Amino acid sequence: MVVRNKDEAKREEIIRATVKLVNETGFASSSVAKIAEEANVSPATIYIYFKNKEELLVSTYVEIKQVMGRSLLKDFDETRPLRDILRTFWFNGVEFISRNQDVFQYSEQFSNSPYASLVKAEEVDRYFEPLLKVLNRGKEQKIIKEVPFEVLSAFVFHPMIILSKMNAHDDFKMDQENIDRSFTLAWDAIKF
Amino acid sequence: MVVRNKDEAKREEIIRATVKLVNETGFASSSVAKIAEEANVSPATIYIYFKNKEELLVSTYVEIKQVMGRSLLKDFDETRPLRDILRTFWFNGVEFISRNQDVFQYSEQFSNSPYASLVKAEEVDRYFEPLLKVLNRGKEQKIIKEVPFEVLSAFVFHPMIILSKMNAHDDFKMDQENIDRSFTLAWDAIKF
Amino acid sequence: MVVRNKDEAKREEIIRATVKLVNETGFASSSVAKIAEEANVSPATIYIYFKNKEELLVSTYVEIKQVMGRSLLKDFDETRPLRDILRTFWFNGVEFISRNQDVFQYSEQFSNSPYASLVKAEEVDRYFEPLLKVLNRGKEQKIIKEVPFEVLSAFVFHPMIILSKMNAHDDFKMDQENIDRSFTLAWDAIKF
Amino acid sequence: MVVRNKDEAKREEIIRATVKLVNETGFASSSVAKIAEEANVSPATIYIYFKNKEELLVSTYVEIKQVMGRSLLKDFDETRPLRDILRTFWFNGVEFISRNQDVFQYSEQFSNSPYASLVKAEEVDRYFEPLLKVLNRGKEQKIIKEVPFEVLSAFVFHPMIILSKMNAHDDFKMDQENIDRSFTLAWDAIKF
DNA sequence: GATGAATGAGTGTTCATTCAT
DNA sequence: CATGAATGAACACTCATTCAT
Repeated sequence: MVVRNKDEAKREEIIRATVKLVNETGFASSSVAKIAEEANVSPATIYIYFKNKEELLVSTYVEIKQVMGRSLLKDFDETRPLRDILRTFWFNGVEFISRNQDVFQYSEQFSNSPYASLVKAEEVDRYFEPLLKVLNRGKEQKIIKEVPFEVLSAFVFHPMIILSKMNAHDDFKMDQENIDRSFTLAWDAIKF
Repeated sequence: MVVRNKDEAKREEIIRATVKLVNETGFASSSVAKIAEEANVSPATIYIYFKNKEELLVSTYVEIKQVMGRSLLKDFDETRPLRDILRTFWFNGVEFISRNQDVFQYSEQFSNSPYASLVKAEEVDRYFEPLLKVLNRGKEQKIIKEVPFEVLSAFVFHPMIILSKMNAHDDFKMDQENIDRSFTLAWDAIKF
Repeated sequence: MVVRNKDEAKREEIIRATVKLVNETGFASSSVAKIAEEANVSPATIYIYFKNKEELLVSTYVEIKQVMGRSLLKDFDETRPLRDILRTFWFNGVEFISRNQDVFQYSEQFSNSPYASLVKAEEVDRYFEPLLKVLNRGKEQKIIKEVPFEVLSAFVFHPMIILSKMNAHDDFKMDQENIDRSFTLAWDAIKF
Repeated sequence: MVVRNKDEAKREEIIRATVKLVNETGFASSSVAKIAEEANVSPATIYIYFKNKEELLVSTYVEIKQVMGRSLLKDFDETRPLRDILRTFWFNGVEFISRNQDVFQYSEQFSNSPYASLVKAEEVDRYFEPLLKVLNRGKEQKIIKEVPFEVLSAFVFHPMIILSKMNAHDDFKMDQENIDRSFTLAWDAIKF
């Protein structure tokens, strides 16, 4: 195992503590002092790794999005049929969210908070660029409908996210069958 | 003895101030003192109309959802074809959100905050019950796919919401054409 | 039964509420609003009967001391032997305190608070004047020791009070035997 | 402000300020903010040294009782005659109270407040254990009356306290003669 | 690099009191 | 006479952040 240097380990520990605390007690009540305690460091130490609380929260969000991007594009293979690519993406998404509920919930809270405006959309979207490319190709090849990317995204990204969220909250069971069923709807929505 | 002691107008003013402040400066930084100032009352006055901050925020949310429910079901007519009913709903939604961005943004922030768990889902969902009924009828008549309500909702409610949100943030323009285009995707997703 | 006029009844109700609340929740947390609620009147009403909170608390104290004075001097008969007079007083005291713990506790809290200095000692002491007279006569007749009144009081009033207080707190059982025993000590202390 | 380690002196200063303020303006009006000002620290600093106001008040009380216990048992010598031991105790008590009126008044206010119930009796009583032992021996040796400890205490502790209190309030002068006289009454009360 | 003590400014909430009705 | 709405000031307490060590 690669031993990361001491500093990086501590930084990660602070981020882990941030996610845990926000996930458990919410955004508003996650003070720097409590995050520090959860991370077993002094509050002052946090200010060595992050300029201020805002930067801590933003960095945490960006790192989550990075990890999430990598996970959702696992097994990405642009040579396969578009439907298969999207289906893999859909399954990856459901799996990631159900396996990383804390991290995911943090990102949802964050992106609905005023902090969200501090992160430029591109900084986060670029992780999904490969997907964007194949979608565009699909449009050109008349495999999927000729509509703006945002519309496609509203039927391929967000329904998966909302269903996974329900799954995490036990409001709905995303078993194999329901994942498949729901992907069928997504594909029917966008296919030419 | 019909003397209205407490002033309904003042209560509404406090709620208006709450929405405005949350909309402008975010959830976390909307303190009771600031809300009071925006509403031109003393902080103590707020506690005459609401037991505590939590109740203020929850009441505000519930009232918004009420209004929203009424607006989205405007011109609801269960005798019309299902596609028309849903299309009207889709247009109503986009219009409501673009006309009531502040109120809508409040509800989004609220439902992603830990306060959300204080509101029972049914208390909010019941405003949409008529829609639920026609969806069930559509399933029985094989007009739309036989999938759980949650899945339908993920393709009929949420894409509209997310697209309207983008519209509100000027990330995407929901003009007449795009509303129509996107509804087509929604209908293609769920139709049998 | 004599019907007191409405006003006086309300005044008594406010005082009753004050005693109850202070007895149950302490001095500091007994706000005017809570007293008003307990008395089933509006906070504003209290200010009709009492100039301010201070006057309410002081009046309550003085009235308690009045009642207490009357109770402790019940069956007072200056023609009986001094020892019998004091013994009756002692028994009356124990009985009053055990029967009126709330009222008594109020008076103890009050007299150890800074409010106490608002009540002139004489205003309270005068209820015990008959006792003072017989004590003085006892000194002249060489039945009890020739020491200042305050010293006598420290051995005849206060031990009874402190033992009754322990009784009320269940720290000590003031049964018939212990009342008698302890009075014997008091008498031995002061007798010539 | 150059000392950075947790400062015992600062803790003591906060306690001193607490006693002074309570002594001067009473229990109820001694807010954390005022105590902080008197101690020349920020209100927030108090919460570094004490978990909350309650703990500050209780700690202050317990420390006072410690000091008081030590002072009252000064020159305690169990080999001397019981009467002498108690007489020394009596004199020590009067002296301590007259020299430490502020501290003593604090303890009286505290023990008549609802905070009192937060301190277990034993935690405070144990400082007086040696005295308790010699009193028990006195009972066995038929030097003093065979009555419960509480009764003895009501005639040996409390009259001294009440007389000292009067002395502090200038209601009564506890000069050498009066101390001696009053002790005689105490001894007459308990002696066999 | 890491710390814990320190703090001014803020938090949500309650206070005693007033006043129009 | 009696009220409930209204409030500025205060409450206990926590905050994000700094700083000497």
